Amino acid sequence: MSVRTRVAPSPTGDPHVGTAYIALFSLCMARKLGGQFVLRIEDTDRARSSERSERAIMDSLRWLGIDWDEGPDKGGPHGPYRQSERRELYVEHAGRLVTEGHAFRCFCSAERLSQLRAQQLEAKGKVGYDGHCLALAPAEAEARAAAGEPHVIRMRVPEAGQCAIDDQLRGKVEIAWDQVDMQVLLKADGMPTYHLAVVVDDHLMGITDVFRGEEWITSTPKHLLLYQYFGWEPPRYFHLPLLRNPDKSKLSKRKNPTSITFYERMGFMPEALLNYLGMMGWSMPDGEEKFSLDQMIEHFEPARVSLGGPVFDMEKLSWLNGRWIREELDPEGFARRMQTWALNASYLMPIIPLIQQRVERFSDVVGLTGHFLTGLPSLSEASFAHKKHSPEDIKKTLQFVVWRLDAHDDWRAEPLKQTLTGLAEGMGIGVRDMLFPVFVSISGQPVSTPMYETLEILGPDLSRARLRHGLAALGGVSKKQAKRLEKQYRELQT
RNA sequence: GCUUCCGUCGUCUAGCGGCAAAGACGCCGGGCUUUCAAUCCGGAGAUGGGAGUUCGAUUCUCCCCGGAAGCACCA
Repeated sequence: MSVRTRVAPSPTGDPHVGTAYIALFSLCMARKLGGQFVLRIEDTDRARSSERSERAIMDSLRWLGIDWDEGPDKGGPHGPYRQSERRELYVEHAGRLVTEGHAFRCFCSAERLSQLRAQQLEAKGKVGYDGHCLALAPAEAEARAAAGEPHVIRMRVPEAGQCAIDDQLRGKVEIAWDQVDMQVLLKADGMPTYHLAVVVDDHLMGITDVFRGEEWITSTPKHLLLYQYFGWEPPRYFHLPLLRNPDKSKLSKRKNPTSITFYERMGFMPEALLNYLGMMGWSMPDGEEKFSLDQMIEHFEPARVSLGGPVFDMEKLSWLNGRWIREELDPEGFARRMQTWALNASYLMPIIPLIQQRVERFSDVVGLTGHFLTGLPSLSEASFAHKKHSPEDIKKTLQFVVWRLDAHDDWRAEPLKQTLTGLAEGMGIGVRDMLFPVFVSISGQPVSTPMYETLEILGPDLSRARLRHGLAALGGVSKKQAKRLEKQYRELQT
């Protein structure tokens, strides 16, 4: 049977570099062995999934040059490729497990469950479902379900013994069954959880090789067990190391730009970003660091994957990008790339209304719009000098803005305005004063284009990166300071 | 807390029982250049610790330590 791989992002935010990372390795595996690569959208979390995000993910992957053989946009023989459209499949399969005795209906309330969890945490024991509804007679459970009582379906799990996972990169990994929870498979809203959906879809879509982050390794027993219950052959698993922040924690937007669109906006070439992701945990046999997707495919071997979690280093990415720009672009190509990057109508149009009123000559434009075309403005402590406020106050304000915006998802002007004016109100200061360090951090100057619209155009990651950069220019916030400020911040929340 | 994974210069990697542990980013010094880059030359910098297997361990085994991840009706 030919090799089939897939990437299965969930459309719950900005397109993540981790998604591209997994996609890259999956794609290389499939292409190397002449198989297919599938894109599947895991949108079973109705509250968090959005169409906008799904589009952004597909656009970003394509921008990077990652193309799929089957997917929601191009169809294929195993569709639909969007989990929300496969609902009946999951219901049907979950039902089958119930009738065969591999799963059971659970009527426990959310309150009981969270209480249980709290108790278990306090007792410092194992945390997990206690099997309360296991005692229910099947007939009674069916009757209650038929009567419309809300419930979930959970899988049964062996009480003793070990589950052996044959990880293709790590070898045999053993996990005791008593460490595995009686996972919910079908939620009360009738949607599957990841664990059910991933198994059903991977099997039905003929996926033979699964690349995913190592965060999944401890839940693999659940998946293997489901394959066994269904009588299916499981795929080969390759658990890749996690991309890391400089402090070694899992790459996160709080600490690092994670959105592919950020790197696009910063002016990285897609080839260079993809190249860089390829050298995270993988290397060419000859040690060459600059390589194209085709070259990576040609030489790809899972055995060359290294397992230490690689720290995402933007400086090295920048160096690599420089090489791509210098070595692969002739002057015409360079000009074209500049155009597709930002010097085009679709990027410029939303900016025009923000500057037209403020311009007397076209030559004024550069000074007014520089911050739409730059990465991080050059800042010093002096940039934040203010006639009324002390540097300490400025720093505090900026930190509060950063925290508030970290928790803010809808990056359109109006919601941003609401959030920030709300913050100013809570802090008891004027919006103008609150925005001062924001203007400086974002544009490098105390005055520039209207802030909320500017933030929207810049996007969340670049905005956050600049605000953090501003904070750093102010001398940074020490642990001690952060603790004190955090307390004040929490007090104004209420 | 429990479980699992991981552990080579600050960072990304090479090594796959046997050459003074190699390359790259970054850093430092120098050459070239009107300047800045690019480029060239040079330098500092690592096998987490301890046992064991072996003639010989970065490499194999065990223990410790450290880091990370998972423990949801999120994926």
